Amino acid sequence: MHEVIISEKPKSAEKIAKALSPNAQKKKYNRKINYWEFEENGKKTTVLSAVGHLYSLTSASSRDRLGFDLTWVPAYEVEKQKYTRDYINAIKKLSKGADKFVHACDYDVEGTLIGYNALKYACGNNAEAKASRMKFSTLTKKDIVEAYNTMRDIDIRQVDHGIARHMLDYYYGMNISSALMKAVRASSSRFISLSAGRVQTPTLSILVDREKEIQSFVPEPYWMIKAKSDYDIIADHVEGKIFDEERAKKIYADCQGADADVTSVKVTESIRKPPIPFNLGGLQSEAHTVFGFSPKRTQVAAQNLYVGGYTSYPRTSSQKLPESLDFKNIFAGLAKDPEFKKHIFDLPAKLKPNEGKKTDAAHPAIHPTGVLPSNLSADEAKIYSLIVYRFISVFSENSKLETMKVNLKVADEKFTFSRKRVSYEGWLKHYPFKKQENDAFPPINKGDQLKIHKILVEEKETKPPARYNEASLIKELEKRELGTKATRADIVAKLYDRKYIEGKKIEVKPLGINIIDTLNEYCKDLTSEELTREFERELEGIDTDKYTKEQILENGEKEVKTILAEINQNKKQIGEKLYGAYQETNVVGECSCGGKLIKRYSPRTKNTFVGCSNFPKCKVTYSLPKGANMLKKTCPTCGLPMISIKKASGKGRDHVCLDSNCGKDVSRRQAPEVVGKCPECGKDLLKRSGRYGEFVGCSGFPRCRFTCSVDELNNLGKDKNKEDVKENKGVSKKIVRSEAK
DNA sequence: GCAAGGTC
Repeated sequence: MHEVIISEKPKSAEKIAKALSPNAQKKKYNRKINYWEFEENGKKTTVLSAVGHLYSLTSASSRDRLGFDLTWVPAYEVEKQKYTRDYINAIKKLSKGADKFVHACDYDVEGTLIGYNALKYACGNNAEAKASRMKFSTLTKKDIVEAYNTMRDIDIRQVDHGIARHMLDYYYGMNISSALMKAVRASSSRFISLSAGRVQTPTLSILVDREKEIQSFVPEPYWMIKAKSDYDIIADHVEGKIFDEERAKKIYADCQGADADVTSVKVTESIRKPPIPFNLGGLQSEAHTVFGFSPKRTQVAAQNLYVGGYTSYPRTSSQKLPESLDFKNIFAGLAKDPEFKKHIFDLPAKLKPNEGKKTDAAHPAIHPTGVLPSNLSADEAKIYSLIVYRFISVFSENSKLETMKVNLKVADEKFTFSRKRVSYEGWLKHYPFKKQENDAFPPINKGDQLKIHKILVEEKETKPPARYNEASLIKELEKRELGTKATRADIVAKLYDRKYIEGKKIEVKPLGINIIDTLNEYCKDLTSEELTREFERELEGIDTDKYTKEQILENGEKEVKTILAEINQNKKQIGEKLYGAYQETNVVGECSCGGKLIKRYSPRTKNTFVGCSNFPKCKVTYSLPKGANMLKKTCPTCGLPMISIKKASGKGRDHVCLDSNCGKDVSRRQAPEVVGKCPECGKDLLKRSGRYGEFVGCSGFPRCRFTCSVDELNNLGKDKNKEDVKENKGVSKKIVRSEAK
């Protein structure tokens, strides 16, 4: 008897095996892939694992221009990451000849499909039809054993739900993205990478809405009145923003020369509970605040820490730390580090974490394992310390904050100010990432008189709503239930990649606005959250037998085809607008011919350069050295935009004119001086002027890449010096390339 | 090349 259990990821395979038998042995397939095996009462059990989805959808035939005829293929055939190949091979090989199959992936829609596909395509022989299903909500021994003893059939409706979700996303995403790109090609015969999808498009739409709010915002002037006194006191007038200028003037005039009466002094103490444990969103948000990390960057570091065994599974939404984690043991491990020990020493005897509300069926909140890491990258080290100190502080005492609130009266006008200071550190002592309030409390009492040194009137303007940053956007997506905890960071990164958005404080670029405008016109559902909601409703209908998978897919295909037909009918217009917006995104300045200077990429030379929108009429081009950034300021000599480039010394950056010949005698540029013959190809050698000074290059460039310095010219042909010249080539080549245009 | 969803 041979039983094969398939889990969703390697870590769960280990937990399942260990829960089911104390004799479970860790083994390796092909020296790479871990699996577990044990034998009891003549039955051999092999616990294998997938690594998430092992199979991906792809369009069945390349002739099927529209992607509706989809099949499952091994993920490594269509995705960049290839590690799924080894896992598929391991499952294929090790499940051969098994009598019994157990589906032990996470009990949710995606998990059910992951296991189903692994059984169907890697195990074969209808394993998916014969398999039993374990149902557990945590990977504790108790849950696993119970799930194993009460196995059931695979719920085929759940499988269909998953398949339909994947297919609908493909129908809408792939086909509409492709239609947009085809529209650009039809109108401009250019290729630009465009995309739309059930999650990314509503996400972009949220940003566009905010962008439009900001752009249409009309600032309103208001005045703030403040009174300056001793002890660095700056008290605000109680009316706050004063929109009536006359009123502001009157207060100002009335307060002139008057002193302040202290009408009340109140000191209160408030309790600040410790922070709550991190789930993925919480960690991403804190790492953004503390280190300025993008959510994606945090996720990569957290994943590495998890794979290394130093912290727990990162893709969790839980803010809870169940007691079964054995806190004492974790702290004992952490205490081996002397820095951590100082903080652990101080913990209360009874360990009770302050928890948040959110839960997760499969995983607890992110926490250290107690295994101390070594050789962490800088990012990993930062994220690790964040996780450890947060973990410690979650168990610590409350901290206390004292607030002093003082009311003043200056010639019948009321002013107020407050000061805050931490009166008891508590958990703050263990969490170095939070700034502690430390204001000095001025020694004043009710009834005192304070000298007013000056009344300040500040004229200000109301501000538009704040821009999202990556962390606040991810929070918004969480709130609206768009995407999943595992994919949100990727979705946002994608919007940057497509050049729809830019900046840490996210600005939507013209291309992003145009994509949303276009989609609003042709498939409004895609830009709103409505599509996600509609999918949810329909797919849940599969679970309850209200709909079949086929009905839903037929419906989806019809809808997408209608949208595609409309886009196709208007593709010239759509393409023109999109391409126009795309170009606008890359406008860096104005050309002397009146055209626009546009940053472009040449696939032939693999260089980025700046060219004129009136090309081919205007042939002006400027090369951009590798790593150059366009700056907002313009050159004081010629008015072209300036760029920032690496200093010739390699350290720091220089700000220079886009035109490397700016301010120089340009005649030589038009007719370079012939200074000899190329020792490598025999063509003329030309004296050229580059960003770092004069040099000699071959007229056969780019086929011949010979270069040397002007000084080296005299030694050419003399064999003994040849090596010197060669050694310098690497350096000079770079310069030549930047001059190639 | 285009999605979104798992995961190392």
